[in-house]
Order: sequence, then structure tokens, then C-alpha cells
Amino acid sequence: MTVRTRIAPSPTGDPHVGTAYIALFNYCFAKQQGGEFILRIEDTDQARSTRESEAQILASLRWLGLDWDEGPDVGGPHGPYRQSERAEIYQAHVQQLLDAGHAFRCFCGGERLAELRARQIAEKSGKLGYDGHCLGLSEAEVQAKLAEGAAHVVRMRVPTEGKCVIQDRLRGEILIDWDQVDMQVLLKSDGLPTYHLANVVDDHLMGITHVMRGEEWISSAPKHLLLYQYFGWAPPQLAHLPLLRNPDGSKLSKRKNPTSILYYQRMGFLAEGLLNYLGRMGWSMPDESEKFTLAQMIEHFKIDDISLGGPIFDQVKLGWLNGLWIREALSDEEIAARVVSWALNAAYAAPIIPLVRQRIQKLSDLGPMVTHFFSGLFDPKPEDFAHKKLEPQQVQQALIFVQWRLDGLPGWEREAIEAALKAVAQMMDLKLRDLLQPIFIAISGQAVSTPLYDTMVILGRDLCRARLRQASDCLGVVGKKVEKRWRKAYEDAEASLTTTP
RNA sequence: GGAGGUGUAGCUCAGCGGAAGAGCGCUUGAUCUUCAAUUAAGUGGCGCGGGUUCAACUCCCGUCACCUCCA
Repeated sequence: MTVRTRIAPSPTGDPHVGTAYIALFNYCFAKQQGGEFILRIEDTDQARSTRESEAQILASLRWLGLDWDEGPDVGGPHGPYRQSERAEIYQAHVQQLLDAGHAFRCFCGGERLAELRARQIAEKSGKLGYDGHCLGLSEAEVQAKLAEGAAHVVRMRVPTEGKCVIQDRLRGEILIDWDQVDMQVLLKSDGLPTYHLANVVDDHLMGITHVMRGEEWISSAPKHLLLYQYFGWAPPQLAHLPLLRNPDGSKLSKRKNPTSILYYQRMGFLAEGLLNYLGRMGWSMPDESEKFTLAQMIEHFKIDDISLGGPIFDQVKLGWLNGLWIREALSDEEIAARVVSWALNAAYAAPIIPLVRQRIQKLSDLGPMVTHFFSGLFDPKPEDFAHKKLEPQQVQQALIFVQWRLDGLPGWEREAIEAALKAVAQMMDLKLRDLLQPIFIAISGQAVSTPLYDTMVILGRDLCRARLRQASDCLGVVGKKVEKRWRKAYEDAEASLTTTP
């Protein structure tokens, strides 16, 4: 049997290094076994999925050199490869489960479910989740409700006792009590599937033989296994990889560590270096060598050698490794070519020019004016943020409020950034120019620079976030109590914003 | 609250029943106009408490910490 693995990202934001990490291991395993690697887009969350995000994810994975044999852009015999285009397939499968009595229609409204949850929490029974209320409906009752056109979802039946045995390739047997497993919604009221249903159906129909995914999915594995059983399908082999971590050990998150592949591109990391580093997360070469190519990793990779401790995504070591690639793997000509494709090209420079043309007399004036477009992080000092009107604490608060507000933006467009900053000025009752002054310095590294909003768009979200964080960090540690107070003030101010437009 | 997972140097990873290893980081020396790079050396560890064993980082039990999911 041909090994087939997949990566199944949700197109709901910037391409994530965690996606690339999981993709890399799936890719290596498949290629080493002479198998195939498939890319599938999990866009069942219609509200948050965008085509831009999907395009960025595809481009980022390609940039890293992780190419797929089948996918939404290249097609393949098991398409379509976008879940939003497979709705009928899921509906047909759900019908199959309904007919067999493995699933049931549930008419419970949000109100009843909220009440149920409140009661369960109050009872502290340790058992949360759907209580099986609609399981008791007779066929006639169901038909009557359907005839009225009552909104409903389809849930899966779950055994009430016993244990589910999960065979994990890396962890051996994992036992989970069935009473820990919720009667998962399979089909939402809008007729679209949930992740769990779509994932199982697609993995089967696409012939996926090995599912390597993040360990956050361990607890939902029983549902998946049960679905395979209901459908009468052989489940794929499961392997749950450890999650990438922040330096503090928590799950990698953009608040604490840049997570976007676009950030690492903008910082000027080499695809080879980043990919190599991701390959060192939870795994190492038999001879412990640090630097290796994708081809070398495929050659030596052994799935069972993956270690299960959560690897910390360490910027310092990534930097060292990337430096090794620049120094040892590339000729001067090649480095020059990389620099050009990185940023010294018309595509990157074009949007910068309108920002500087009024401010230069000769081309050489450009250098100091645009350094922030060709730099990574600065080393800001508290005195850089000395403010005519504001106390250092206020400046720090402003920097943090801006980070919070920007993190709430769904996209990263000029108008949205501008509106966010204006909103913060209003929230803090500051003049826009007083608010913007420290933001300027944080983003551009200097007081005199290119227009802020356009600059932020060009630099990208994660780099801006990282620079703002550096700035607020350099002004001192914010205590837990102060942060809590600020958070409260922020939320109150934000709430009053929306009521007084 | 419940369930699951993980715990080897500051970090990433080896070792997995018989005298603790590598790379990064950090410190110091060499090289060098400076820095970087390079090079040499140093630094430092088996979460804890029981048990099994002649012998345990390695096996078993408990405990603690951290992480994830239910949310």
C-alpha cells in the first residue's frame, strides 16, 4: 500500500510555522516511504476562511520546498481538495450515519445548551457536554419538527461506558473513557460539516494512510476512530507530534513569539535554514548533525525517533543555524541573489518609493530613511521613548493598547490599521499625534521616518507586533496587577467605543 | 473540575540496566585594525520519593511541575 500523508491547514490567517512543522514531518515520512503528500484546505469555518490566507499558505509551503502531489491548485484524483467544495459528500455520509442509527438529529437551541452547561458546571460533576436530550425523540417527532423546518444539527452517538483504545505510533496505547467524549456535532445547522466529520471522511476518501498531527488532537481521536468504525473503514495510523512551544513552554502563540512564516521571510531567514530548524523540533539526525537538507532529512528520518517533549522554538538557535546556511551553503553570488529576491527588488521597493519621494534630494538620502524596511528588530532604549506630554508608564500603556487593538484586527490593511490607532487614541483620550509618536519610534526605530500606516502594511503584521513588543518591553516589566488593570481599562474603553460611534 | 500527554545541562536533541554525550548559549584564550566569522578550552544535567536489581537516567509505583484538550 502506498503511504499517503497530508497537511490540512485552515486558511484563517497568516501561514503558521506550526503548519510548516507538521507538514515537514508528514512530507518526509511520505517521501521516504516512496509515498505521496497531499494538501487539503480545511475551510469549513466559512466566516474566518479567506482565499488570501489560502494563497499565502500555499506560497509559504512552496517557498520552504514542501511541495504536494495533490492539492487544490494542482488537482488530483481525489478532489476537490477544498472542504467548502465537498458539502454534498459530507451530507451523503451523514445521511448514511443517520440511516444506520449512528447519528441523530438534535433540535436543541442555544438557550437550552447554555442552561445545560451552566448546570453541569454548577454540579461540578466533571462531566460536560451534550446530555443526549434529542436521542429520546421518536421518529414521528423528528419528522414533525423537520416538517416545520426547525433548525437542527446532526450529532454522533457515543458509547456511554467503556474505554476507547487509541493506537498511537509514537505513544503506544492511549486509553480514554467514552464518557469523556462528547456527542459531537457532525453537521452544523447550515448544512456544513464540522472539522471532525470532514476530517475523517476526507482522510478516508483521499486514501490517507498515516495521520501525523499535533498532540492537541489526542483527546478528539476517540471521535475520529468511532467515525471510522461507524463507516466501516480502516482508520489510518495515528501519530501525535509534540506542539511547538514559546520560550516559556506554552503552546507557540503570536503574542509571545512570531509565528507567521511571512515574518521569517521578512526577517531574511533562508527557506533552507527555517526548514532545517523545524526539522530539529522533536527530531535529530542519527549522527546528531545540526545542519541538513530536506533530502538528507528524508533519507535518515525515522518516525519512531521523534521525541515527545514539547520543543521550544528558539529564535537564537534559529538565527545561528540560518547563519550557518548563509556562510557555508551559499556562494557570494548566491547570497547576492538571495538579497535581491528578499528585498532589493522592484516588487518590494515600489510601494516604499511613494513614501520617500518628497523627502529626498538625491538617491543617497534614501539609505537612512528606509533602513527600517530592510532591518529586523531594533534595540530600543527607554530614552528613545521620552515624550513631551506623556509619562513613561502612559507611553508603555499606549504601546500595549495598540498591540491589543491591532491583534484584534482580522486583516492587515491600511484603513484598518489607521482606524485601530485612532480608536486607541480615543480610548486613552489622547491626541492622535501624541499616541503616534512612540508608535512611530517603535515601528521605524527613529522619530523621523516614513508615514506610519503605509510602513506598517509593508512591514507586515508579525514584524510590527515584534517591534511594538520590544518597545513596550524595554520600558520595563508590567506587573500582573498592572496588566490586569490595564486589560480592564482597555476592555471598558473598547466597549464604550462601540456604543458611541 | 475532568481526561490525556510530557519531564536528560539555560535551549534543542542523543543515550535507555553496567563509570552522563553533541550543538547552541554563556565565560576565557588564539586569530584580527575593530566587529563578525573561524579555532581551542571552560561552564553546566538525568523533576522528587519509593520499589525491582549485584547494578537504574534507563523498568515498576507514587508524587510534583509543565503542556494540551473538554472550553
